[in-house]
Amino acid sequence: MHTYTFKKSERLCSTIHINKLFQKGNRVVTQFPFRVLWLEVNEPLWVYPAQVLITVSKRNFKSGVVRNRIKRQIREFYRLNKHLLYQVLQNRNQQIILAINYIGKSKMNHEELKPAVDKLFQKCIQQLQTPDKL
RNA sequence: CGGUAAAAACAGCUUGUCGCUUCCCGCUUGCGGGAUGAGGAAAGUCCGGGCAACACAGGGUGCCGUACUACCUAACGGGUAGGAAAUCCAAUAUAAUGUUGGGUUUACAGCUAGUGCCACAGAAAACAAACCGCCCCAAGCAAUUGGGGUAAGGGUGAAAAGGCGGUGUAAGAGACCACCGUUCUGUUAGCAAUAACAGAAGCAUGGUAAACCUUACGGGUUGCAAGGCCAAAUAGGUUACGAGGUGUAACUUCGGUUGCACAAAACACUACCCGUGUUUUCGUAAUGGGUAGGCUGCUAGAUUCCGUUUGCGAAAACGGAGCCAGAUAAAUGACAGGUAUACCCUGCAAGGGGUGAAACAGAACCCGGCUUAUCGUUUUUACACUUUA
RNA sequence: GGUCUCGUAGUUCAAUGGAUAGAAUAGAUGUUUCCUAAACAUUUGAUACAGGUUCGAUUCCUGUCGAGACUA
Repeated sequence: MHTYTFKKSERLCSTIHINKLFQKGNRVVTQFPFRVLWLEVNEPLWVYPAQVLITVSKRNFKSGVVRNRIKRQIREFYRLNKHLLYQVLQNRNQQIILAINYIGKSKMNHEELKPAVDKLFQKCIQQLQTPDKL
């Protein structure tokens, strides 16, 4: 049975890690309307093997209410699907930090987003299993 | 019945599954159980206050803000009531201005304290002046020319020196008169703004203070990223105590000692001047800044709801009941179903079927206002119109 | 979160409250050239939005909207 919790230790809050992610992170997975940037880190003491950051651009959505709603939707999808990612990471003994960026230009329903999310996680897991060529 | 305007209230409810924030309880210490969780504007940050730190001898000048009156309030540039003005509608009267009733709006102190500005046009844009005119006198056959009076009419302009009618006159003119307007004085009413009445002044008192300014009143500065605490390492820092700078003269054991005179700079009150206070350099002792992180400030309050009383009202007093967010890369959600309203289709109607929250929008120290955004629903008041009796 | 500043042609800047809102550059058209560039001539194009004060507003006042700066 998978756990569907989403605690604070699963969220990316450290300023140092965020700066590192956006300066050095070069592993990108794109599946419309999402774009995922991730970076491998060496933090073996973490309880969970990943920390996540969700962003929605202010340029595309001026209203703060709409931005918050999209972020909550994404967080819900991540919460329900993260066990797929955790299995792979725990098998390989890796820790990563990742940023999920919403690059769509308009609001979307739950049903419209669902196939995109499924594909996104498949792509992510594929890229995780292929070794870093750089 | 519908329409317009203003004001007020609401702006979903509910079931299940999985999550998030804070608090409480339990233990197997990261899980289980329970409670709790966003608005009328949380927004803009436009005003005002609480709270906090620093500063709190004083005087003058300056700066900023406000501006009919009374009241409400912790306070306000907010609100309530009243007055005045402007404008619209209706009725009514007139030569014209008006009067009465109702609606809406008003940054409504003072250009009669002083200074400035009023383009173009126009004779003249403010201690007056005269282009076309009007009238008188003189010259001339006449056209016209010269001198004087005048400001009614024309013309210019956004604005032309009270309005209209009469008397008067060579023509005219508040030169004089009636009515209206304006200003001043007095009486009465009113807490007051002001109003009514009476009298006086012929009125050179054009407009502009959202031009400088004057008058009256108010304003210490900075904002919770304020401020306080914790903690490993190390120096410029901070605090306390002690000595003290420059010039000159005398004495001298040439190390200094004594007398006299004088500061300068920086900082604070403070934007400037006066004034006041502190510091400057050295030694000793104590303490330990900032950065990154955590804790605190942090939510019980000019509090919410109900009732009674007082007041035209804003509001106040009293009594009862209640506790109601506290995040920090920032919780308050997602999915599935039901449903009042609303919307769409159909129907003469009753009804039937479908969609099924969809407006503006998300607390960040806390309150009182203002402003702006807003799908709709309900209530009240006012106005005009239509229909029926 | 808090404190401030600024909005004028496509762009960079002007304009004391006075009317056709100016200059450079960019764009368009023409002349010149075998063609282009340069040069010359002509022309298009703007006061962020909404109210108010004033005879008259880019300018003064108020409110919105947008952009930017500072602050740990």
